[in-house]
Amino acid sequence: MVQEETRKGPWTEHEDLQLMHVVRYFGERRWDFIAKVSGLNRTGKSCRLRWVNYLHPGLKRERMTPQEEHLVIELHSKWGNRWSRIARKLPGRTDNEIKNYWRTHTRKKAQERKQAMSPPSSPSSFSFSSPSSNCQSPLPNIPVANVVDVWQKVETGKSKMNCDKGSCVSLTTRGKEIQEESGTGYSMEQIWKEIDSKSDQMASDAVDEGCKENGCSFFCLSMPSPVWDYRYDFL
DNA sequence: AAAGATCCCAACCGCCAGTGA
DNA sequence: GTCACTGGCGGTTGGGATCTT
Repeated sequence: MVQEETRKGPWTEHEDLQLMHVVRYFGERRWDFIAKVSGLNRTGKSCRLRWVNYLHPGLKRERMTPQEEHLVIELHSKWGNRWSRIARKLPGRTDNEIKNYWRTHTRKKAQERKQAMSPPSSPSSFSFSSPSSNCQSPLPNIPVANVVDVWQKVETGKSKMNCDKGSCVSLTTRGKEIQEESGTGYSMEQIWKEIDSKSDQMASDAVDEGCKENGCSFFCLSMPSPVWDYRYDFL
């Protein structure tokens, strides 16, 4: 099979819509699979990054508040460059965003320190610009044949989906981290219990919503509930 | 108004850990 | 045990936007 060269660089609006549509059906997992199904000719990594840093509906678009800035500084002094860890404490902010913020922040600080050697300078101030684009409702414009083809491979075990409990790894490791971070003793048993109840509910919601909107039984019947979504809920 | 400097952010890269075969 | 694959993370960079001179 002749493979087109993988696309790189800035995402187009069309690509965004396509990715949003696919992620909506398949959940935020198996990025390699999502990349194939979507027909975007991007890597799974690239898709994940785009989703996590830009398309995720929970993202905040406005500039950082002074409270958030303060929290970043505080957590960084505690944890260092553990950006993803810091980001989890700031709902709606991504590790990339915080990383970028910190770079600017430290650079400014360094400059100020430099200036402080000579004439006195004013306290640090920050400026931000926020991207103007926003999430829009996805269009079902992915070639069905594409999806069916990949999905058949999945079903026949060539590329098995890992949606069962045992393989929701990030969820379990996240649980451990929560324990570490908060010291609340949130046991894995508790976490799984909540996941179970939550995922049951989400499964029925997803089926209802998906079928209503698209009149499609293929996705609705084939897909397990996106339990990993819950990960964001208990952050 | 234009040119240069600086800022900011999206996206890529390389590495590593977890998982399944 | 080990090997290949996948996803997550932190570091880095290219380039557009904004500011300054």
